Amino acid sequence: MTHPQIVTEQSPAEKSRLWLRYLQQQGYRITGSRRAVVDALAQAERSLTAADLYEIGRAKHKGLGLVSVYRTLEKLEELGLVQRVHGPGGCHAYISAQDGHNHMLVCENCGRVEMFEGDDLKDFTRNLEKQSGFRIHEHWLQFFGVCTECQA
Amino acid sequence: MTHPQIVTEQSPAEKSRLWLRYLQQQGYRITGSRRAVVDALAQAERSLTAADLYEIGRAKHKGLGLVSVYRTLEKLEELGLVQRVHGPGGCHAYISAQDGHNHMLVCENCGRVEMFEGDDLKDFTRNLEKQSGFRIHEHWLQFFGVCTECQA
DNA sequence: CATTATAATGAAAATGATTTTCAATATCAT
DNA sequence: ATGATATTGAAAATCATTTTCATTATAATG
Ligand SMILES: [Mn+2]
Ligand SMILES: [Mn+2]
Ligand SMILES: [Zn+2]
Ligand SMILES: [Zn+2]
Repeated sequence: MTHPQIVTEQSPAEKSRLWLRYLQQQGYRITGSRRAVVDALAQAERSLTAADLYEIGRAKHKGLGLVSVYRTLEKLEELGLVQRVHGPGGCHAYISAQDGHNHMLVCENCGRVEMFEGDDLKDFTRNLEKQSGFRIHEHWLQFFGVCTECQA
Repeated sequence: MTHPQIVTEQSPAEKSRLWLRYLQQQGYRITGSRRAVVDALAQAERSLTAADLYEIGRAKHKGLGLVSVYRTLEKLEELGLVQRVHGPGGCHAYISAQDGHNHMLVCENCGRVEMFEGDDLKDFTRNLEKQSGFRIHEHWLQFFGVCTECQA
């Protein structure tokens, strides 16, 4: 448990392209509204709410409706491309998901998110199962603090 | 990181009494509505939403209003007597809080919560701070699974 | 115990976020 | 280009939570 590894990202452009292709492969159509929401999420380094995305997306796609933001988020979440960020300050923001299991370090001030892995909770989980009788399926490990930019 | 310790609770009756006294000490009055909500929370071994508490509380205090449930939850949370339970299934349920820092093991099926401590994330946190540049204030470690009763 | 100041109450209205409905439009396979 | 239909945004509906407000209950005081 002493070796966190911060996960690095693809470029936003790459990410947008892959997501849109994936949406299409799943039988969804590529539209201006979806492109606007996908682009905003792919470029974001901080978590965004539906309202945030509405505002940002409107810059690219003039007529974007808030409804489409919700509908796009729903699909992206289903496909595992974005995930909700839960925290003491709220649970309604989304960020691009990583492949596989990993965890978040969240800035309490600006919402910036770093993903990391490298926790090693196998033994701890096994012991907790033994002590509690629970069958454990999943865990969350999250850290909250203030990012470098917000410290300045 | 291999020694979780499940935290044991006071009796529900004891808990109710202490909470009500504490409310009074803080200048709040003890009323039927508050007693109903406090009793329900103190007896619960699973997390409860405002709607749950409204239903349960109504059994004790016929005229209980949903508004008072919300108002009581607000105060209990302020005083650190209850805390919100966040999980993949939702973030609007409350459970009695423990003194000091600890973590939750949540049943995905019935909402039962066990508290534990004994994680040791000091080194991990320090390393994560070094790698990320964040100043870390807080962490969440939660496990989700199925409790013994729900396995049967 | 009776009086009293006021904290707390519940009903109803207001709010705010999300979802549903629906007629019009855009996408994409042909 | 055409046509089937998935997607759209506006408006309405829904749902949880909060606010308002006139009434009631609490607890301190005499
Ligand atoms: Mn992990
Ligand atoms: Mn801890
Ligand atoms: Zn920040
Ligand atoms: Zn259970």
